Amino acid sequence: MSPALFRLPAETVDGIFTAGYTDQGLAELNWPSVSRAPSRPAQKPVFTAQVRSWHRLTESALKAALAGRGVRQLPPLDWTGATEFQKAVWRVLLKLAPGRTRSYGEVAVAIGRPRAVRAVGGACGANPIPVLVPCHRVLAAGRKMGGFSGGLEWKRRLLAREGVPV
DNA sequence: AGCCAGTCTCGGA
DNA sequence: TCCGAGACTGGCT
Repeated sequence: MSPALFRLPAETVDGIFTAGYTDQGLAELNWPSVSRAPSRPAQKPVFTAQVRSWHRLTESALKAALAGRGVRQLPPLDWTGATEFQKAVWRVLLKLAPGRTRSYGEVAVAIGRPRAVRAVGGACGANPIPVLVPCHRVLAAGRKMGGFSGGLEWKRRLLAREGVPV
């Protein structure tokens, strides 16, 4: 059994993201759904003080990131279940300041697997915490866009707000 | 075995 | 210069 996931909405100028927490920290961040599903909290779950405090960090970090600013503080991230390779990729991305980009190849070099370029793309696509783990700052060679699991419009928008010419 | 959010090379518009 | 095809890649399911 996977641990319980507590979901909380995070309202932003770009819509309502949904953050999911385990007892280890922030485990996932979901894009605002286009079809604003109202859907019913049959009974409102009770959140621990710890989850509420993590969620405050998530909300302010998200607000900053969406504005193209640096994130001051993140809640602990729960990467349970991810492979070492994926975590290595995501760790590299966390150190990338806003407005700075890397190519998939550069990320591959940074984790010591210079030829694992395609696998880096795969790891980015598997990123459960978009925006805060800035996979949008990874471009294809030649400063081309490459792909984005959240949709290329999001990638363009996020990069534009960080002042990256696209 | 097959699928990629890649990259490189080479050939033709 | 700008593509498309093909070869090659490494991690994941």
